[in-house]
Amino acid sequence: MAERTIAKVLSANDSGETGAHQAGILVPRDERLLSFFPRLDPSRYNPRCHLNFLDDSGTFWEFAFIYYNNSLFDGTRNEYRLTRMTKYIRQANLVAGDEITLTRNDEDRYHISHKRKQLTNRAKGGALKLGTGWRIIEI
DNA sequence: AGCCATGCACCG
DNA sequence: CGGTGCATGGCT
Repeated sequence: MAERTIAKVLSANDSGETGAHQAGILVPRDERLLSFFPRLDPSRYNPRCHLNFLDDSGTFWEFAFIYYNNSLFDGTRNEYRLTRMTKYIRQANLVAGDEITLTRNDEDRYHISHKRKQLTNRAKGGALKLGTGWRIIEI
């Protein structure tokens, strides 16, 4: 299998600028994105797995990929999240608009890096329209 | 659907 | 006891 890369532009909540302490970014239920991550069993309640990401400086960061799926049981939640990223985001000094890039090797090794915000997506009124932020670099 | 927000458990 | 992450509610 070829190497795969996905990327997400961080929202204010993702970077922690909103004061949130949920420390997790949302992963849309898109097959291209979900297939990047390990498969989580939908028949389980809030299944998760932890992933070790290597950054450009050779440091390992353990993130958690969680499927909050209580809507399949007794609740209303149905979304995937990548959590436990606060330390990485801090050491990299990331803010909303910056982009993180996630890569997976043939050997299921994960790598993370980041780019500074690009100035191209400013909407009128000064508000920043970020959309979902996710994109797929390579399949 | 995606982002914002938060009470509480846990842990240093 | 303050910071962190979980789980989930709320708002747009």
